[in-house]
Amino acid sequence: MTEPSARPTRAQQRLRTEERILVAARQLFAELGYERTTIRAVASTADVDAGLVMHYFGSKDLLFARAVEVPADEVPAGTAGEVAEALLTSLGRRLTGEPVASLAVLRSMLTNADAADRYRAAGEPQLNQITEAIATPDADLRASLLSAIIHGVLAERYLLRLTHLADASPEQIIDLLRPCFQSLTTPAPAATKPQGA
Amino acid sequence: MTEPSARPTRAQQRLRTEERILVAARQLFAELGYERTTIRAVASTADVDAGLVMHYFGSKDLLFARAVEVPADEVPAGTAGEVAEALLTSLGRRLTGEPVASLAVLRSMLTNADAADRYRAAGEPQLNQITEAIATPDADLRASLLSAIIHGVLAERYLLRLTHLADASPEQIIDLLRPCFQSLTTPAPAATKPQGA
DNA sequence: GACGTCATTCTACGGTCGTTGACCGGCGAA
DNA sequence: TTCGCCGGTCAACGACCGTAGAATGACGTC
Repeated sequence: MTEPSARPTRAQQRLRTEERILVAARQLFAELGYERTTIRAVASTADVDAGLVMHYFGSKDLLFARAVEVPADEVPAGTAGEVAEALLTSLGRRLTGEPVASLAVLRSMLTNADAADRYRAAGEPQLNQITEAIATPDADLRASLLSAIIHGVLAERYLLRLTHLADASPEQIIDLLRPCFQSLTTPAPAATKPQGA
Repeated sequence: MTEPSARPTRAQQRLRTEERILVAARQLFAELGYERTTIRAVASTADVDAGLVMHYFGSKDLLFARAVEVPADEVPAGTAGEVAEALLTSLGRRLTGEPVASLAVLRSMLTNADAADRYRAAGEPQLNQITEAIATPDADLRASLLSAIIHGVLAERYLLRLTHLADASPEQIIDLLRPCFQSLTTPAPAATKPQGA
């Protein structure tokens, strides 16, 4: 019957400290990217010694790996139109409050191979599901374009903070993007004359 | 009448060396980003001493500034539809062979404040022109979304090299993107019921 | 032919980083 | 009470970085 608010056990204390370090790491990786984030700065933010970070996580790479673990957003399968709407809903959620761990990956993926791999790995299952929903030869490309659009918007809103994108409401953005997503998930439509290949 | 192929004068030699350094710097900045590119590596790639790079360019920041100077792509004004097509043409050109200097900025903008500013500055005049062409209250946001899409695609194609995007032909990509650009540049259309606000 | 200029190299300094290993002190089991 | 485990700190090492400044040697000018 250990009281929850009493002095924590040693194991609890360790977990608590680990979590503090992870929170600090996530924040700094998201703000500065992998390279410019130093273990010393993470330790200082978490109010511990740098050696302790090493002791618990082994290396900067492993710390990054632990810090950016995040459950992938499920995109349920369905018709093309349903997939488009599901993607928009998912995007709306991410535009409301993108998890800082994802931002850390997004910020670091252009300069850190590990972050790039994570980015790929995180997007792959969703890409496959989108690809299945759009049953055309160029489905892969369409899915990749959707991914590029989503991440381009997130990067400019949260990382670059381009004012028009950072200030806009999620609804406004997804409303403007809806026709894009619909055209990209709709196999055969026609804007102008398509060419066979 | 100095023969072009004869031994170069001292001034010519200097310019030639500077250019070699700039080429090496552009390549490394584009490949590794600002942080991971070292002056020593640039010097080594250009077959000179690191001190010479400092002597000519003053600092790593100034070297970066000189290396990524690139003339902005003009986007002529016109009707919304014309702007959309002009943007697609511009994108097609960049999908055929994006200049390495732009890639250096793109790669570094998430981790380097200077690169981020350059990115903003390079996009601003085009954003303004697009905004003018789309005369709606949300024109800023539409222009920003177009920018986000373009750069998202370029980043995934050239920097992350996501296979489907890296292998696709420019024509294929811009054909798929055309409806997107048209819907974003067309003020009032309707995909689903819009809501007043 | 002498001399100053300048492209270029060499050496080194100060700082920071990731990482290591010794060390300390309190908690919990025996 | 004793003692070992373990959360946590401290000091230091080796590598690498940006940068500075002296040294060198060839070129162009007088």
